[in-house]
Amino acid sequence: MPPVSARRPIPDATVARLPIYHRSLSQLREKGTSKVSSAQLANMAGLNAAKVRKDLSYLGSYGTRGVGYEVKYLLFQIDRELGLAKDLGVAILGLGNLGRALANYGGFGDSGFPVAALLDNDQTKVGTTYNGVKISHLNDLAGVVVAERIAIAIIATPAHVAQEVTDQIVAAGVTSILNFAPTTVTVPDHVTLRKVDLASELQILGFYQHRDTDIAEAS
Amino acid sequence: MPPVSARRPIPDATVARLPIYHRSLSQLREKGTSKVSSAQLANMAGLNAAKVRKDLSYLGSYGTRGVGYEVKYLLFQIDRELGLAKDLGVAILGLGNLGRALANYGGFGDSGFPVAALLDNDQTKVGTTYNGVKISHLNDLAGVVVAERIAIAIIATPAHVAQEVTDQIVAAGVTSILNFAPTTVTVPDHVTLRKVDLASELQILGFYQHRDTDIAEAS
DNA sequence: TAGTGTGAATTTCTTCACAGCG
DNA sequence: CGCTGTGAAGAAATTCACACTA
Repeated sequence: MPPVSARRPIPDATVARLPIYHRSLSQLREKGTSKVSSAQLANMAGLNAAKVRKDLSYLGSYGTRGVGYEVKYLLFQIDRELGLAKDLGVAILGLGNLGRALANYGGFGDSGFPVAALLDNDQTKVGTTYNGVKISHLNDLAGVVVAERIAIAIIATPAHVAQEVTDQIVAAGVTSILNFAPTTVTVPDHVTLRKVDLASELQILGFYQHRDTDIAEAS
Repeated sequence: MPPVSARRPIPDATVARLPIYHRSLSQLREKGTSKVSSAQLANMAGLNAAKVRKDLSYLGSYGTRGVGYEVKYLLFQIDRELGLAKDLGVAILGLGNLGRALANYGGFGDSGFPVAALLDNDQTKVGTTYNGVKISHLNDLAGVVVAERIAIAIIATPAHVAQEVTDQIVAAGVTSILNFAPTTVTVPDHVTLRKVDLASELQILGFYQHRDTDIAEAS
C-alpha cells in the first residue's frame, strides 16, 4: 500500500492555502455547523469557489454533490495532510523584541507547534526562563535540538548573524526554517526555508499605493 | 508625457521581489561596490540570474552588456519604482505582544515607513507613549489617520476584532493594510491587503516536513 | 436541483537560449 | 568576450464551464 503522500502531488499554491481552510473549518466546527459549500468556504477564506473546489480535490473527493462538504470530516483530512497532531517542536533563535513576541504568541502552541526551546547569545538572558521555557545559549544549539526534539527553527536574530545561526541549525539536523531576520539566508536543497519579511511587506504595499496614486493623478 | 507608471505593468511576482533587490543593492553600496552582474545579484538574493534580468528589465534597460548594473543607479531606480522616500506613515492597531514588538522594530522607520500612530482600545494604555509615539484610542482612528497622514495600517489585534477594526480603518480612507491577526479579513476592491500569518507558516513547514519524512520512510 | 469534481482554456510566472551590444 | 535583454518555450496556477450525481 502506498503511503498517504503518494497521491498526485499537491501543488505548492494549494499547500499554502490549507492552513486557511483549516482555520475556516475550525471556526465552523466551533459554531456547530456540520456542512459547508465551496462558495461559503471561499467567502470565509477570502477566495473564490472554483479555487476552493480545485484545492480540495487534490486531497480527494470528500464532498457530496448537491450538498457540500462535511465540516468535521474535511477538517480531519486537512489535519492529516498537514501532519498536525504530531506536535513538532519549535525553537526560537534570538530573543530580541521580535523573538520574545513570538515566544509569547499563543497561536503557535495552539496549532500543535509547542515552543520547546529559546536560544540567545546574551549571557544575561541564558539560564533564565521566558514564558515557562528556559533560555539556552546558541552555542548549545546541537544539544538542545536533540534534547527537545526540535523540528522547526525560527530565526529571529539580527541580520548580521542570521546566516551563521542558520548554518548551525542546519548542521544540527533541522530541515524546516522560518526566517524573520531582514536578510536573505541560503540553505541546502534538502532544507525547507520560508521567510517573513516585515520591511518588504511594507515596501510592497508602498509600491501599489504609489502606483495607484499616480494612476489617479493621471486622470 | 505619460506618468512613470504608464510603462508595461510590472508583474506582481516581480514587485514582490523588488524589496529583495533593494536590500541586496543597499548592502553592495555599503561595501562600496559599484557594479554588479545579474549572477552576483541572484546569488545574494537567493534567486537565479535569468529571473533577476527579467525582473530588472521591467524597470527599464539599466544594465550594460558585458559589464552588469551600476549599483547606485539601479538602486535609485528601484527606490523610485517602490515610491520610497515618500515616508508613508504607518499606524499599528493593537498593542499586544506582537503590536509592541512591531512598534519597536527598527526596520520600518529605516526603510522609510515611520510608525506615526499606535492605537489600542485599552484605556490604561491610551495616553501613554510607547517608543516615543503616543497611544490613541481606536475610537479616534479617523482623526489620527488624518492628523498623522497615515497611509498604511498594520492590524495586530486579536482575531475576533480584526474585521471590525479593518472596516474602520478602511472607512477612514486607508487603502494599504497589512494583517497580522490570525484570521481572514476582507476589504473592498480598491484596498490592497497583504497578510502575515505566523501559525500558517509553521503549518506549511510542517506539511513539507511530514511529506518528506513519509517519502524517506517509503524507501 | 444545488453543488461537486474536473478537463480545458487562460493567465501568470519561470526558465531557456541566444541575438546583440559595449 | 562577457553579460544584458528578451522573445519563445515550458511550467504552474487560476479560472471557466459543464457533465455528473447525491
